[in-house]
Amino acid sequence: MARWQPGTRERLARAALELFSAQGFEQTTAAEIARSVGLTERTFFRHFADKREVLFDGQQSFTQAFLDGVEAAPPGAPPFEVVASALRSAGRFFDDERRAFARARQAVIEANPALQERERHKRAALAAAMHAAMLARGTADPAASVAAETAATVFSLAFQQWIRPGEDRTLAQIAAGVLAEVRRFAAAG
Amino acid sequence: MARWQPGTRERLARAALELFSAQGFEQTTAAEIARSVGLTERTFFRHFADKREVLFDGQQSFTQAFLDGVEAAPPGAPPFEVVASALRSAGRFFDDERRAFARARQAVIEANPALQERERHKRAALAAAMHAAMLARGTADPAASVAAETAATVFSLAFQQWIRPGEDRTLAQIAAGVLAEVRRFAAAG
DNA sequence: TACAGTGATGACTGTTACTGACATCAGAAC
DNA sequence: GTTCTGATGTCAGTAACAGTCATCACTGTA
Repeated sequence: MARWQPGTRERLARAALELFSAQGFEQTTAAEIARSVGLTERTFFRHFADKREVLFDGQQSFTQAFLDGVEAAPPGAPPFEVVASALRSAGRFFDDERRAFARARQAVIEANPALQERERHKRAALAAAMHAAMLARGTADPAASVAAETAATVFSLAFQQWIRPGEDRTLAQIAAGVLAEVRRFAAAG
Repeated sequence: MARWQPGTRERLARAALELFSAQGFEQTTAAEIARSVGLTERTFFRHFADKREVLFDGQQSFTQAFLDGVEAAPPGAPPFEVVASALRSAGRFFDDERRAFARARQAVIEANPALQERERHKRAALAAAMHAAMLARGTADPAASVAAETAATVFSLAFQQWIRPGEDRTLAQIAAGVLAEVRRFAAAG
């Protein structure tokens, strides 16, 4: 028999979400999460840089969805279209199976300011990745920044709506609507 | 003679910036900051919710500058114009006297991810305040969110540029340029 | 002028997030 | 079969915070 059970990170992350949901983020210690899956606190911190990070695993695969969407846009497409393509790709990543999980996770995050802070940081990391991708594709810098930040903003607003109770449109549909709203905003006045 | 010196918060904040600049954020303990102005660690944490917060004091007066700008916009003005007005008002708040201080502060923040996280959180708080102001002024919700987030984004990008070495345009000038870029972004494609 | 509040602070104690160093030991590689 | 590797356990330590109670210059009131 194997010395250690596989999938340590995943087991820790799952246990953490359960405990946070049941008794709150601050009321749950890292040692408690680790014990609940038969590990020690030290091992927890070997897998996650800090206690908050356990809720934000798998960030890079989701960022990758945006970058794939950027790459899928035809060369020479205007930044607005590139952002739209990135958002469609992200919309495909967050399919309907993820929605229930996302809701549970978001409930925990919304109950704790420190977790909201970490979420903004992840949003900023997404914007930075998009920025680099826009630059790499030849878009110059004031425009590249605006495009990247707009992508992150539209995603953020659309995601909030996507997990709202009763909402059943896809993330891609909602994001397209928000992006259209950006266009209206800039056109008027 | 008074029992305590006045301006405790300000003395702590000033000492903190100096120590962080000289030896780094993580290398400076809260107890050290407090001792350097003749106080105890416990008193430090009575004035600031956490160690990072000492660098983000006076946030609400700066948010107020945005809200003043919103109020200054004529009733019925389109959201884009309201945002432009808010950015002009913020530009007046960050006058040239503040630039050197802002640069020193930003150097500390950019050297530490935890401080960057807090800064994003402040940006989000600004967006939330702008959002509430837009709603109060009668702008409905998808548009209000987009306007608020755009204001925060444009300010953020403009501020970064404003403190760049060698930059000597005013913040208002830079922000106006970034806002024009947003319009170009949304118009093309 | 006496005297009871008030409020900022100090002193003390405790919890927990995190870190460094070293030991352990099943399985893979040779 | 020996050596190596890598994930883990153990132990000790630092520093960020929080709760609680005492202190004491100042303020208002009688």
